[in-house]
Amino acid sequence: MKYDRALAIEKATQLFWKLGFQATKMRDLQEELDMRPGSIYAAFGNKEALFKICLLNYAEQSRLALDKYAGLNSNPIKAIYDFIKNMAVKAEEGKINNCFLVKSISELDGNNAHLRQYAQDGLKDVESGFEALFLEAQEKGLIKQESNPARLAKWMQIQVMGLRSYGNSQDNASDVVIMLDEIFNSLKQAH
Amino acid sequence: MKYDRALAIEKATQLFWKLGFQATKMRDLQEELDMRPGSIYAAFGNKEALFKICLLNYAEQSRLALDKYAGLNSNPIKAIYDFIKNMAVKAEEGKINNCFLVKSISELDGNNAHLRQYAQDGLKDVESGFEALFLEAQEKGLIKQESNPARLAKWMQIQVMGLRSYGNSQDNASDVVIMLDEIFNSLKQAH
DNA sequence: TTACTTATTGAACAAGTGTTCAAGTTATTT
DNA sequence: AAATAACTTGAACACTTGTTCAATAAGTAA
Repeated sequence: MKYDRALAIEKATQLFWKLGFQATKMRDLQEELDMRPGSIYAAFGNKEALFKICLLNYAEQSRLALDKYAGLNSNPIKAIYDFIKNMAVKAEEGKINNCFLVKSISELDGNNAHLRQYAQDGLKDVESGFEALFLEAQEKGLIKQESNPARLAKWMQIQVMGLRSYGNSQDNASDVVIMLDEIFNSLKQAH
Repeated sequence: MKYDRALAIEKATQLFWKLGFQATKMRDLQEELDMRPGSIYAAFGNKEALFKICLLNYAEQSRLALDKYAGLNSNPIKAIYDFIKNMAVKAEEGKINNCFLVKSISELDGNNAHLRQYAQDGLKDVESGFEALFLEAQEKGLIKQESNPARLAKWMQIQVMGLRSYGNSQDNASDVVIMLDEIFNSLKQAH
């Protein structure tokens, strides 16, 4: 029976995400996807190509999710908050994990500039989404005119990366979730 | 001639830091340290033991640096700022890199809980240093009485991790350095 | 110098790695 | 049913990896 491509990508992503690109062995993938080496190579090319597919798919899903929350909320700041709360700073089995893109960039930093670029582009894409929403918020009078949407978007990325990185480093998820709210409070106060 | 242990650890750390634990091969280390496999194994045990030594050494150096800046500044907030500016959010060859401990935790997340713990402990140690300095700042009336030094220390770690992670993800070092100052400004304003 | 300890060398090894491909199986078309 | 195409299988291969160890060299003490 032919394999389920979407499911295979999903499972491969989970494994790459958890173990990293280099620590994930083809034999791990064979077991997880329940596919033999020949099938995997016929379907995806090779390990690096499969990883790239996972990276692009993850980035696309993230961007789609942001747009979803934007559509669900008339308040753009609330849209960003919901997106982050549900997609980014969220405990999985009591632990907050890093963004797959950020983790990949970190790992591939000194090794594979090629793969790294895809992850970088994905992050920039989400940042652009933030910027558009902050601009919309400004037009709606929700943040000050003197604030800079592009800069706020960068700041927001920094906050999310910080929270997730910290949550990943320590095992205290609840503190991090609280601090996310504090950060959003400071956003409303200062801008 | 006997090898220079401190220098070897320094060089190994740089390589591990740049490439990560798994991507750094023993043969890379042999070349970088200019030592043959037998010598490295006689001196450090094995790859994992050497990595652990690098991790602990890096953590110790970080903590010593924080104490150094604490001794140099009568203002504890300034001490933290100088430490971060000089040790953490600093462009190396135009690029801001991740903390060695944070990068290692991220990489070893799903693989090696044993090594991971050493990196985690090192981070907690720096956080404790921040907390002590924030407490001192509070006693000196530099931050509000209602502020919580322990929480501020966590927040500070989040900010540093966010800035470095973002600086590492994008290649724009100058923006990040500016945002560090903005973050310290917001600290003075709100607390 | 001689004897002894300590450190270095580099070829070799066993296990693990990503990947291939001829043979077999399942699906689709004629 | 027969022929063709599409997909799957798993043993095998070439290469890389961390690590070992007998032989050698360098340093130290008598």
